[in-house]
Amino acid sequence: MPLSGVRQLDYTAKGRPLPNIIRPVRLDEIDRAIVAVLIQDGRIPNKELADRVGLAPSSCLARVRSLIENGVISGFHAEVDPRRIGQGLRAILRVQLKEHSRAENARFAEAMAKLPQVVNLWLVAGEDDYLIEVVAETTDDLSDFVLDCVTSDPVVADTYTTLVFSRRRGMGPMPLEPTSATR
Amino acid sequence: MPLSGVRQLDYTAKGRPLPNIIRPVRLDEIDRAIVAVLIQDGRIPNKELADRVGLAPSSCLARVRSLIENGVISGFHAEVDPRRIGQGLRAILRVQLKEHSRAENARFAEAMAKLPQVVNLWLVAGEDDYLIEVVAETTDDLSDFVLDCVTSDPVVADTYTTLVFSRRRGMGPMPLEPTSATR
DNA sequence: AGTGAAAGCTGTGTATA
DNA sequence: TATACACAGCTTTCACT
Repeated sequence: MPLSGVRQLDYTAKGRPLPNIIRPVRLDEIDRAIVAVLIQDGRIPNKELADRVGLAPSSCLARVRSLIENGVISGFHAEVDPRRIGQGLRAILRVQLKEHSRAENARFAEAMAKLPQVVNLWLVAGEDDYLIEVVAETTDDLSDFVLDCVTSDPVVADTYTTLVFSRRRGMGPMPLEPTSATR
Repeated sequence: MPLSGVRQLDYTAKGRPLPNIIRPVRLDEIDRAIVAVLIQDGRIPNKELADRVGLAPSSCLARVRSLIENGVISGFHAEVDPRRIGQGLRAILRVQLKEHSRAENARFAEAMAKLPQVVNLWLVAGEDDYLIEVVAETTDDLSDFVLDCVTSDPVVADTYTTLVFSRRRGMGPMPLEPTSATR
């Protein structure tokens, strides 16, 4: 039995049956408030979090743990400002592969995700196969990265580099209020 | 005087003078180890972090605080799995604006960053102006988001939506070893 | 800058409603 | 499930090196 308002669901808020791998959990108003706070400040002390959402510390802690166990919160991470560590350039690479087998995709994605310059990696629909967000110190370093780490991979057909002027975090993915259908 | 190995620098690791806004700080080996751990687990207890990097808890705490004060670590955030909150679709929008004044850019970026579906937002060079990473529950919701929240903005000239099949975090931005020139 | 010990506080588990 | 209470353990401070 769950320790909090988090509940496993078999159907989406819109009534569709779900693929059996990922099942959404039902979040009540307090769970959503907890998540919203932790997205912004992942290191807030449990006591203060409890005050903000109007719960006793022990109840709040039980909910946070439940959210983690249910996979709603998949982790906590420090955000590093790349400019402060001398990596003032950011870019998004579009990458097209020559071969689209599952094995080659997995190998390529794994190799990219291990590189210290790679911030995010998306496998996408459309004419490109991957989008890769990277940081670098200089344009020379960026060029070296693309040539040595990406283009040099035999599975890569083509790459296109887009320079990023600035980046912001959004609010999402923020849990939205469930639709009336589920209530 | 600094409490740790973190030092303000006036020049990059390659000897170039820096713009006066963002100055990299010098990180020693222990600082880099701390950052690497906190990128992966932002909620690790200070005692365990100290053990991992081979420092006493008090020294470790002083370094973490120094890294935060120097802006190397800009924040700690919970990562939410959108699939677990019923938002199983992810997409990247390319947005072109009609007008490129600083004021219109600021207004548009601010409005987008406040939306609960928006995960990341990049102002980029090239033919597109913005890339926006968003989550949604259904293709209808995604369509509604694009039409109601993006295209409806008078400054938006055109949008193009790319569906994301999967996404991974990379290791970066991980502080790299300084080049020999700075040692 | 780092260490170690002391003090205060937070996180955590149990009992209760 | 929420709360209250109690204990263990962590965070934090400070004097010293």
